[in-house]
Amino acid sequence: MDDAKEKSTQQPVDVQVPAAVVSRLSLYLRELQELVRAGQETTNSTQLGKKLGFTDAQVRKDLAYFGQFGYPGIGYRCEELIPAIKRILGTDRSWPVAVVGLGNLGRALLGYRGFDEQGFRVVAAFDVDPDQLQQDVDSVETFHLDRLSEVVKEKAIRLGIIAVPAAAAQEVATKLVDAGVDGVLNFAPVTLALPDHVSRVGVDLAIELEQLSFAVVNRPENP
Amino acid sequence: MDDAKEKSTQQPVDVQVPAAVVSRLSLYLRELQELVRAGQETTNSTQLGKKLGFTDAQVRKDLAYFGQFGYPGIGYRCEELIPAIKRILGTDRSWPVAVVGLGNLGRALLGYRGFDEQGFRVVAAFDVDPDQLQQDVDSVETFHLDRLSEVVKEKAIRLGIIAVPAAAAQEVATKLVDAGVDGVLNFAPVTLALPDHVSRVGVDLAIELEQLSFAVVNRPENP
DNA sequence: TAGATTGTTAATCGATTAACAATC
DNA sequence: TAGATTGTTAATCGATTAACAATC
Repeated sequence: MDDAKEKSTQQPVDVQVPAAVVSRLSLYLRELQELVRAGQETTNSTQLGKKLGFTDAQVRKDLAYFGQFGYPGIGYRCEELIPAIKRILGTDRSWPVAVVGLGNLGRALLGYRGFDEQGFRVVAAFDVDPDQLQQDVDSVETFHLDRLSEVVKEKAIRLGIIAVPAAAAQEVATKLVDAGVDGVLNFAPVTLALPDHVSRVGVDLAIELEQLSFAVVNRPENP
Repeated sequence: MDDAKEKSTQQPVDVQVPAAVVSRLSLYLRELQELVRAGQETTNSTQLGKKLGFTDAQVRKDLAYFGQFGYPGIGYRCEELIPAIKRILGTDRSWPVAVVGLGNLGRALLGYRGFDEQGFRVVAAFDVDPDQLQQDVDSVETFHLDRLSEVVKEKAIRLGIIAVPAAAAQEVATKLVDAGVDGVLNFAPVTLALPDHVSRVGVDLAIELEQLSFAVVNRPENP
């Protein structure tokens, strides 16, 4: 407001940012990365909004929470906005991540290429079944759950992914938190009770399908 | 309003229900199912809200979109509310579902127990790689993508899950829609361009971790 | 009956959209 | 310069919360 030339505000934000804004930020990042792959150098709020189904005003407002990234008359330079959003999301670094649970889903996550591309490195996987711990999976080292705390500390892991059956999820979550993890991504279909200082994101695969089924059943015309 | 004794309003809703309400509905359902497993017969808006981090008023308001399910002075009877919510979500039936993509994630989805438990049956899986089509996977029949339309019709599939690489996702989505599918659950990290009448839910695993990383980095005290 | 808890209305809060001066 | 598009303020819209009469 004083120094209009100052671009981007770096690091954590003081005003409380709505979760909806943060999730759109990730979508903007994804689109920008695709635009770069398509060879586009600049974009603007109208184009970005159209691709994602948002208004241009919303795109500009969302970005304005974090600083000034655009150029009036031009739009946004992809190669500038991408690192800016990464910095905001905290993915301008590479986060070491632990996966707990070596069932089908856990194994799929160990092999998921998208994580590395976006700043996450699965560096350890845990299970309680010795049969699952015979060798590395997708070149990720595997450990017995008993060694969680030790390995989390050694590898400076701050994020944990829970891919165990529902019945085990709370116990695993508690162990992750006791081990010092700051955030958990939970794929088990249960609500975790955890201290407030731990960040949580939940993905319930069946719930995603339920949302789809509701949308299909409640479509304008067509019960 | 006239007939106060009339419980539940059955079938599709006339007023446009916010997406946030629908996703909370799924959470209520999940909690209710857990309460039943724990032997609890009734619950109330305060208990439900506390477990999920919502106010009691919100729980009541959400349910009130769809009818009257509770008993003043008592609360909600789990065994009554569960089927009521299922009817609203459209999961009072079993939906045949197709999974496209037999990579790690697709295979994990074929084996996912949670789907059946919530009213979804994966009845066909597709890929373009003949090596992946040698035999059934988790007792789900596999087909070449070329046979998508044929199989979708034959098995009356209305929901499709996209678990292919980003580069193939749009093409697969279009094929699903052409085959007559009404909704798609997309795990590929791309925004799909599809006709408006097709319902969409997107899950981007890297984005989920980004949301977590943002939360961790922007926690009150601790940059 | 007294106590508990609903469904619903009104009040508050927050998020989205529209509009436009600033500016590249 | 004229045209395009930003950042931001004000107006609108929608969702959440508080409060309470109705009622089990």
